[in-house]
Amino acid sequence: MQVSLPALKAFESAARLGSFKAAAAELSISPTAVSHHITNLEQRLNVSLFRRETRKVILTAPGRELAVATSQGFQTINTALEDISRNDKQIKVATTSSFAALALLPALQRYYEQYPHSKVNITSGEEINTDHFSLSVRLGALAEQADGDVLIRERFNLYGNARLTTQLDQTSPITIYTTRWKNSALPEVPLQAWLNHNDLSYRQFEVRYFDQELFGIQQALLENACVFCSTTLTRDYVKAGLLTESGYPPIDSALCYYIENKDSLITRHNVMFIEWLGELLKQH
Amino acid sequence: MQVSLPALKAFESAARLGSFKAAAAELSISPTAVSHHITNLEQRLNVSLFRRETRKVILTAPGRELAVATSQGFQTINTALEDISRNDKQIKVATTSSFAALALLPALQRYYEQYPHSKVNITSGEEINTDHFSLSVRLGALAEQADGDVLIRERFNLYGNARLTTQLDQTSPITIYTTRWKNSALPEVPLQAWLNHNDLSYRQFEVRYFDQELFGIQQALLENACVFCSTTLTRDYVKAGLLTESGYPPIDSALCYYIENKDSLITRHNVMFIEWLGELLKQH
DNA sequence: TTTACAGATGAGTAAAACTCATCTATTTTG
DNA sequence: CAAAATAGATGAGTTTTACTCATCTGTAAA
Repeated sequence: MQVSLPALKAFESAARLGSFKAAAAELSISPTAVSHHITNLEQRLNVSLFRRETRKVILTAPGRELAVATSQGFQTINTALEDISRNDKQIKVATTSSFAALALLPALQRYYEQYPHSKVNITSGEEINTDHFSLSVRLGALAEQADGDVLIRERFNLYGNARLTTQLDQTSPITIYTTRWKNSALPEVPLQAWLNHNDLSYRQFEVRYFDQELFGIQQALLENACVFCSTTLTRDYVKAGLLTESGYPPIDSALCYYIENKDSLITRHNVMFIEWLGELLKQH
Repeated sequence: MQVSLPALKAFESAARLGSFKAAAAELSISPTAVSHHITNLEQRLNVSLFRRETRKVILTAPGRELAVATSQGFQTINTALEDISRNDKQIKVATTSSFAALALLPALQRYYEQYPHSKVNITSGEEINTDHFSLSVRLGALAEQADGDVLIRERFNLYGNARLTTQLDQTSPITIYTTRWKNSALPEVPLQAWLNHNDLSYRQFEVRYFDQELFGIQQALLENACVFCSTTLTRDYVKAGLLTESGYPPIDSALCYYIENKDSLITRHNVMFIEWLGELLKQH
């Protein structure tokens, strides 16, 4: 069926509006072009699609049939195009509560300063994202991720307020908050390794667990207690003087933040955002 | 959303076939053209639609979304185009049993001689036709039809075999078959007027009724009786010597054959057929 | 290693889509 | 009732788009 699609579009518009002139206006072309298109269609299909009356055109029976189909067909396509376009205009990020609250949201102000016309929509929560257009920033096993997807390898250290962290060698037990993931497939927080590395012992501490890093960090702030957690998440608090990093060096973990579905989402805005995020996390 | 429709078509094909090369073959264009189209689409939409891997392309998430929509949309349009095309290739005529059996079907052989590549499909019956593409040849009130739709005004006369029609003035009653329409809105067969006009009286005849002219004509043939009916329907039988027209002149009726939905069905084949039908019926 | 293959890229060409000027047949208006 | 206005048709000429060809790249199979 060799009919030209622009001709079908012209027909669809003319059929819907009941006028070649109106269709021409809608399509930003001349009424002559519409007339040519429809004549062309009629010749190729070998049917008259409109009955011409003075100052108006009326669909014939085959015309009506085709009008219904083109109208529906182009509508379907157009809806998808608009959906893609709409989703492209705003950046959607799905991530964990901890990363959102402690890394992403506090930095977002700077992103808007750099790209004032962007709209970023951040969703946190563990539920798997079904939206085709969301970037998923997730915490996972470093070994399982493709190199290109990894944003940053996670390092851990002990944090507290100034007074507490200088008293680590005290005899009285100190409370340490840390994280035990709900998802057991995830590599553990390297508290044991960190203690071993620094010749420390569990016995000096009372270790308490949350299933999200955010909670431990907040609890430590509230109680002036310690928290063993990611350097990424504490950076802003350390800068603000609310937390102090222990005198011991941080330890590498088997964890990383990565972008789950990177290559399915290459829009210009997403690429920009991913780049910015990479830069943000590298600033150590 | 200013994307080119040929580009969308190329995308649809490539998405469905999973290959630019295959899409190119399907569309009878070069693979280069497909590549250009898709690059163009991706730039305008600002999303990557395919992930390129060696020797194959894989849809991204937005690509999949668009593919579903384009596939469905073009399918809808294409189905309608094919339907129109298919219906255009054959001429469909819906008419009464009488007209089909006595006028149309016997003459069809000559139509095929004139237009050997035509396919004519004739449906008879009283049920109203729902097919958008059928020509309806119907018997109706002359006064109610637009001039352009009328094929022929119906005239009536008495028919029988040679012996019977010469004996009309006999004293013994003669049987006359004629028609009383099921549809009471239709003007009556002008038997009374014909009798009056020729100074004849009902008393000379035994009048019997069928609801279709065809039945009366066939009964007259079988019984060597008379039938008062349309000149259009008897023409072939008269020519063949099976029926003889009475010595009295035919009478005009308020009936006509007309084409019900003429201007909704202007395909080239239909136009040809309508013209031929007009000529056929004019030959008196 | 060579060959083959799918697609990318850029420049030039062929083919549409489109516009303009002109014309027709109404319909509206002064 | 004539003049103007309107929607569309038509044909010639122009612009834009779609397309091809030649060339190139990266990868997989021979």
